[in-house]
Amino acid sequence: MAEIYSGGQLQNFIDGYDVHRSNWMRYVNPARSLAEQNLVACQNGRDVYFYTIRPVEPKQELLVWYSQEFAQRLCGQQDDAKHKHVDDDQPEFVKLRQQTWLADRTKEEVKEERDDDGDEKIDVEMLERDTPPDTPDDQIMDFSRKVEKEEEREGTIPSPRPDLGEAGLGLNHPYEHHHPGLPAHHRNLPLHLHGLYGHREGLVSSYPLYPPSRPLQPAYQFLPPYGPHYPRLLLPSYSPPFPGMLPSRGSLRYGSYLGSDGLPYPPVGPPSLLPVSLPYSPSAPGGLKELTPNVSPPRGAPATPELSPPAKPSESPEHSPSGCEEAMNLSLATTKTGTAPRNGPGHKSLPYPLKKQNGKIKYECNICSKTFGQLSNLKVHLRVHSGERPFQCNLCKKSFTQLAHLQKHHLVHTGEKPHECQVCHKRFSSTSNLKTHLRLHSGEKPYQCKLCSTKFTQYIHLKLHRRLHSGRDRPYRCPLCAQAFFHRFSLCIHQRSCCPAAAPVSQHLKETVERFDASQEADALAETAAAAQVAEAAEHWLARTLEGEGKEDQKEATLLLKALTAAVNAPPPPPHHSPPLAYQERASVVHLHKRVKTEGQ
DNA sequence: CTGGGGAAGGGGCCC
DNA sequence: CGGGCCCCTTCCCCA
Repeated sequence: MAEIYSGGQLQNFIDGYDVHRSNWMRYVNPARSLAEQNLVACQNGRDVYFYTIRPVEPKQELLVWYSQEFAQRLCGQQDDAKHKHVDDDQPEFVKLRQQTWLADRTKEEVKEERDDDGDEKIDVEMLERDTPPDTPDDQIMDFSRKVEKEEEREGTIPSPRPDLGEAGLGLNHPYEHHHPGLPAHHRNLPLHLHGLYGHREGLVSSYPLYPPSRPLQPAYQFLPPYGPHYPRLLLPSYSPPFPGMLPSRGSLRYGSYLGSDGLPYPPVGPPSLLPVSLPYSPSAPGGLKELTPNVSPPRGAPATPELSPPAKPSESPEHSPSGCEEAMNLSLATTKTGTAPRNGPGHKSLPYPLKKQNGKIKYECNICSKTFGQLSNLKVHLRVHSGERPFQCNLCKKSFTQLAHLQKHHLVHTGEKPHECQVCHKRFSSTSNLKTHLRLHSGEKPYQCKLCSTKFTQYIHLKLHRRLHSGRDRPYRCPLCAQAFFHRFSLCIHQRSCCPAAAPVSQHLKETVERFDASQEADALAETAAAAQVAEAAEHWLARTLEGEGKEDQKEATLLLKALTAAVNAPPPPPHHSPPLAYQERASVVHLHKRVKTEGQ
């Protein structure tokens, strides 16, 4: 059970006891070591989320531990008083205690701490969960002891940031307590958390979004340092790095990704804490504002600024001289420690690997390997991976990756439609939509169904139409490639000539057979038609459909006829999982009805 | 259910 | 580097 506190008051709790009213998250056990951990728990608004930090294989148990932010706030609770001047600014404050830690402490201690909670704090407390039978409570208890023993063996409590030591962790910086380095009070951490954060990789692995074999060096490199002007009130209390992958409430539609406060993800502070006005930059007369970057953190990057703070002047000399540099090249900082793999699989020394294609330098995205001719294009592209959306609409708080998108979006609010159709004088907000509209006047229908030749003005309409040709009504399925056909002889042709599972085939020929299968000529044939009749029907169909087509199509037609000839001498293969005859007839009737309707139009 | 039209968002290229 | 523009895609609604 997770209890969620706000202002020292229990707001609500998430109870996973009842299997009928809880979801899969109730079965997730705590990780006993960093090595086996594959989930991180975090809080978004007043909900608790898990996200993966490494690929989870089938049958692999989901094992969770808490995000560093949680733990940091957790261990920082005893310093809450000292940090009060900072915490007062926080719209939300999260602390999390775990049962394994509580086991070593008295309930009175816990109660005192809870009483010490300041206003506007939310506690998430894991209590007495209904641990599945395969993970008895005593095993959880062993967890902390085990880590303790491991650390005793190591002799020291490892520092997560040996390069930092405890320098720069004073209290005079407004963001100090957000530093990812373990604060001075880190020794108050539960021992198993020492294990977690003592692991050098732990600094990254609390938030890595890619397997270690593919180190991320993404958008943080572009992030400017946080400055005193940083709009703290816009900081999310926590932003999971996969905005689009947030568990939804109810449906998976866009609207369900709204935060608990009803605002689009990423969550921002309570509306009352937002600046009354978010003035758009003067350069954007439309009233557009660019957020200070990293309001939504890059994927794989710390989710909140407190986890990727600026380096401070007081930091040790070997550290980056500026916060900018630290933010800009985390991979370098990692390498410096000497504990991270320097040249692990997928490691690339350059932030932007350069490639030469046709004599031109290309910048390659180290996440998806897409290349770009201009570095700036790559930088914009990287927002796709990082989730960074620096341009926020001040009216609806929706944010965008590009200013142009925000500008276009702003027309939604103003109602402005700058693009006019010269034919009917209807107006549109975007050129794209006008262009689509113009097809109505020109009669252009660029999207054609390959099976029935129906044309559409919009791609989505073709896509929807294709469902009509889906295999659900096709009783004859190829056992090798699972392609389905309306007609038995079409399956014969397919198996003899163009089954991709049997041999590499021409895509065009494959489609030609599909089209023939869906043709009125094929429909007119009896399923038991002789091969010669099938060949004749195909010839008729080819003559009709390929009229005026190029040589390539004629070539394919010849191939199809050859395939038909080959099918003449081959015993027709039995349909895979052939349905009962009644079903076949019904499907055929339905199919024919549809086709007659379509082709009659 | 299907086709059709519009609204809006997102990615990328070019200047 | 930023802005403009284009293309593509998806969603929504209606007939």
